[in-house]
Amino acid sequence: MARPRSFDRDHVLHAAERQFRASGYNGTSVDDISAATGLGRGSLYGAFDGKHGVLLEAMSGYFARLGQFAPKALAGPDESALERLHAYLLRAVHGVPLAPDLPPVPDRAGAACFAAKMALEIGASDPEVKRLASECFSVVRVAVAECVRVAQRNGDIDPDADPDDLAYLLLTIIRGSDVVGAYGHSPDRLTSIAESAFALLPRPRHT
Amino acid sequence: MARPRSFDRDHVLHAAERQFRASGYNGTSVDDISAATGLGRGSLYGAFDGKHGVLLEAMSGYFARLGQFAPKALAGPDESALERLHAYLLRAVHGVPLAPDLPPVPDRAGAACFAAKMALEIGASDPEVKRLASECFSVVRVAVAECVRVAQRNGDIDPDADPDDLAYLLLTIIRGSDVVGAYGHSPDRLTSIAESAFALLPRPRHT
DNA sequence: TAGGTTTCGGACTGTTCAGTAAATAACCGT
DNA sequence: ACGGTTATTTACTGAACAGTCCGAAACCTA
Repeated sequence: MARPRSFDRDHVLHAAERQFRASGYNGTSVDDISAATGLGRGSLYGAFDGKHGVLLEAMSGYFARLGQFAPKALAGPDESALERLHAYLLRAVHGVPLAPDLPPVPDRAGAACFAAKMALEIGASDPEVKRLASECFSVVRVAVAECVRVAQRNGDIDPDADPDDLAYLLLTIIRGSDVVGAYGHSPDRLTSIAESAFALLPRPRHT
Repeated sequence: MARPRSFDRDHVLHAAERQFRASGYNGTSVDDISAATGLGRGSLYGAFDGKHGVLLEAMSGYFARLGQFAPKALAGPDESALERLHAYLLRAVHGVPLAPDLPPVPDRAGAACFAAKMALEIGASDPEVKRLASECFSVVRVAVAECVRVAQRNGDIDPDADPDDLAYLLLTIIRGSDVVGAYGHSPDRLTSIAESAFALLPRPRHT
């Protein structure tokens, strides 16, 4: 019996995410969000409880997307586990996939992990952001570790290697490529980094 | 024949760097800098041309420190090149050394690469910051690559490996540890990541 | 079509911001 | 000790900020 909202919640959150990515948290004003989303200030406060609420919900949405994408991309038959790891690594160093209904960002910097970027900027003083970022990292790390275990089971990775250690290392490389790749290095260089990392994975010693 | 300044320029820049690290660029006001450094607003504008000038000079100072430290830590006799690489990697994942005359930051997050942090926050819209960050990365990368070459010459690293590729990969790991390590992971985990990376370095195949 | 409910959008408020300007203080050569 | 020069401090300005509020509009049920 009441007026329904006239905007799509996810669409608004995606637009806000784009804005936060482009200008950082403290660098975007509520007016910027308003302009990017098309919503008035009142609507923003009513639906998301202000700037900080928009950020938290945008990050939650990002986490949800990541939690869907990473395990799916890494799951599959044992035989192709190593190949999936290879493909995931190559894709990840070139940036996280953004929301499908918005135009993709042109440069690598804009495709950096949203959670990492927000955590680095305000995580020190914002426990909720910090926690959300940790969860984003965990979901990737766990999925990678599981894929490593499968590859080990299939004899493609040295069974003596600790899959969790490897997953931490790979996650670190992926996050590092957000920083290194964003400023001054070409996509080819990122590909090269990913290939180097993949080539160094410990293979089983064929006796 | 004029009044000399009553503050130490480097000391002020270090204090400002600490503040920028803690709150980000857009998150620190000129009053924050003023409080952190003890200087009044007028002095800040007279000596550094305002907030942005303070940032640029602080980053330049950081770059200078890094440009001194990294090559020195990685230079030495051929026999111990691999060991130096090992030590540098272990140290780097635990954070960059801060200025010696200021108390060290307690947590890993505060010890993240200053250039990387600023570049991620405002580099997209600030070419000077972007360039300074690139230079910070380059100076480390070049020093690491040189050390890899020396280790290859000494027969400790596979001579077929591309030293520049390896240096890019190691730099990416170091930068990634700024992000991964800062939020939710223990120093032991960082050590473990560094050890894993070091263990995976391509050794010469002993025929 | 009328009433009740919720959303929408812009105007408004008090605060904080970066940057400026002017008055004051410190120094040094003479 | 004095005058010229520079550093320092403080008060000020206009703009931008986050957040609130209220009139108007849109919708559903009846």
